Amino acid sequence: MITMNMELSGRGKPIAEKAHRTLARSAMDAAAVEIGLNAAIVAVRENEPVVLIVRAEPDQSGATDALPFGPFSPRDHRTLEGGLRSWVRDQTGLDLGYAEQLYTFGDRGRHTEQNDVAPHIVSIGYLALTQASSEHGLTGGVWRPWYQYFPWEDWRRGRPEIISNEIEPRLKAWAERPVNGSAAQKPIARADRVRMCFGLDGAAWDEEKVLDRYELLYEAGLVEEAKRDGRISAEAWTERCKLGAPMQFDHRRVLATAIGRTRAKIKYRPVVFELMPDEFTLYELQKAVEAILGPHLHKQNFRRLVEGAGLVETTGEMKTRTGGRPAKLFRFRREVLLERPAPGVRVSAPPARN
Amino acid sequence: MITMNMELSGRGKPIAEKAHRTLARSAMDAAAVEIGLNAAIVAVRENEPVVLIVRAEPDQSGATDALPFGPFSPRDHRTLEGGLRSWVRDQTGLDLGYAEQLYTFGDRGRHTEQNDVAPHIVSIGYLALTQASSEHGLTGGVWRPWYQYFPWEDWRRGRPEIISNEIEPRLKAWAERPVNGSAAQKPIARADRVRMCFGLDGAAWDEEKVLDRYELLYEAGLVEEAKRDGRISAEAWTERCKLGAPMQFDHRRVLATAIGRTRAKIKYRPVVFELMPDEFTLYELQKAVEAILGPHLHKQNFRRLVEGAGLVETTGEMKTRTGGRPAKLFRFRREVLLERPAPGVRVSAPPARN
DNA sequence: GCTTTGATGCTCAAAATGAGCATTAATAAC
DNA sequence: GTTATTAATGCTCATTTTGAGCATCAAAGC
Repeated sequence: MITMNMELSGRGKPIAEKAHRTLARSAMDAAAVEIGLNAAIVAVRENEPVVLIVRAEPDQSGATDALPFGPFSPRDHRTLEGGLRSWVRDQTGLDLGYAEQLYTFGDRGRHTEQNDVAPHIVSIGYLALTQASSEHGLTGGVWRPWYQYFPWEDWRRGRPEIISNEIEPRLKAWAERPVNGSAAQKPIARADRVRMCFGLDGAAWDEEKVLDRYELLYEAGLVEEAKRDGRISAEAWTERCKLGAPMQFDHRRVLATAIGRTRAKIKYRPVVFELMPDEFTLYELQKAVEAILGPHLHKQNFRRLVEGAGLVETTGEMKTRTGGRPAKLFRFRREVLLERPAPGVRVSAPPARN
Repeated sequence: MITMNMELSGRGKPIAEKAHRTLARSAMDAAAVEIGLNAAIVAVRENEPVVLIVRAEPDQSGATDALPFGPFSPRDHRTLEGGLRSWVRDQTGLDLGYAEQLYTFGDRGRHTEQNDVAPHIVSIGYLALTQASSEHGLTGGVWRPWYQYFPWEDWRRGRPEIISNEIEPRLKAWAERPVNGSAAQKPIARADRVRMCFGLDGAAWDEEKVLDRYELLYEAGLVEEAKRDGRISAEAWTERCKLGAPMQFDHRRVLATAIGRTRAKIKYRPVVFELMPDEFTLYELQKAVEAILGPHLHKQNFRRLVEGAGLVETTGEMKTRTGGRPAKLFRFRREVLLERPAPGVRVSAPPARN
């Protein structure tokens, strides 16, 4: 039997039918590809964005943290998301509510295994948002602050020092270093990428570029996964600092994607409410948004925006132990989904603290 | 050897390590999964958004149109996108420029094959944007207007009649029909979904919901792929109209995703320019945007927006055969990418024609 | 030369934003 | 109990950013 690869690698201008038949052929020929599903399950606990982590045996680099994950088996599950939910339930006892697909990663060599015998793993990342209170049946996994893996993303107390102290000098050094291969082959110069990603030299910080930043650090050999994957030699590594906690496989990459997507989506869809308890004060809502996005918002304007958009309605109750005047309690107005096409918590630019 | 499925389907609270080992095990156990890559390659020709189609043998329903596609073979390609580019080159002779991943579809039964012998195919959809002029080496495939597959998405000449004439009555009938199974099990009532998706009864039309609309029609059994996949009986089908041209496999779903993503992205990233020739007039640019988004924009405001955002610069040349006064020629200002984080062609609400 | 068809320049009112000021109502400190 | 402190809320105001038009300008066609 001709293997798929041999048949298709010929340059002889194969036409669609050929791919057609190949795709439809029996499973015996299947290339060594497995599909891994992983979920970044996000919640907010005490104003801290957290992600559900399962512990596994240390990999070669010693990392033990992983996202809930498992292979996709089409025999057991009709859909990818169904398989994911089942895996998550098994590993953590959690029943997922809101979930969306993030991205499918397939790069060779970014899944720890690099030999030819191991199957190639294509990993499909998902983002799930849940209330932290739903710890009812949490049987496996622990909540970890997501900024533990991405300290440079935590702007809640101003610009993280790790950027100026560690990241900026190392990345600039990397950008200066001559690229092996052609001189100016890169579509965008390294220095420009560094500048735009991390908002250096006057460029603006874009809180959504979480993945771009992680990938840049990986490429520059500044995160442990790069060493593990053999992107950088061991001796070159030892002199480096530790930039955030590493994770197994490509899970930190999935988490980076999840954070970026959450930050983007929170602005144009009412997804914050997936993270909030049923009743909350407007300031609690604001704090949750800030925990995710970073910068501090103008309290009065945030209130005007949220109430004005019809995203919430008061419950009639008050919360009294606020530290000051009692606050009205609100709940999410689900009807809003049937009114506007896409309401979200659009936020203004980061002003000074309020 | 225990098969992956058996090992994992037990409810005995498996922990992460188990999945771990399973994922890392040799390829022999691999579930019958193949990865199909497909690309919606989009261009704009004479103010008409077009997509590159390859013809294949008719499937059971007689559909011959497909997107360029092929299996992903990790042995030949280090990355998914690399595999895709290679496939596209083979099938069409085209070298892809801008490309982004759209979504990974894995539903059983939406890929024509439904028997148990056939491998399960997980298809990863990509969106590519290109200039139509790059037909240099087009060796396979033809450009087809994308609205041919989605006539209800074409609002350039006002609200498409097909919505009132065909879609609205049929979907409303479907929404009325009792759902087999529990009465009100759906998270959102069918009637509400219909209303929000197609902007009926006063709801606003959201041009980005292309996939939602297609999926709704599929679910309601109103597109041919639903019949082919056995979602609806043949006799129930014969009385129906033809809503857009069908495609093979799940390619129309991929294309729907592509259109939705293009429409969304054009608003916050300067991706229109991937579709434009190097030099163009502002009105040509506007026409391209309108061809994609549908509604007509206010010409003066569009100009103010695009120029004000620094997205373009004049070339100094003029285009004279415009039908009226000669128009300045512009080109995309690439530097803008190094200035703002995310400039796009934000457009206003659909006003009356200009 | 006159008309038609767009391309451009500018103006204006309405709506959305960004920042503050002022008041109110609990809790904490005397 | 009084008073200071801490938030929650209600409103105001100056800017910007939109949404819509009016007016002019410059080729091509009669």
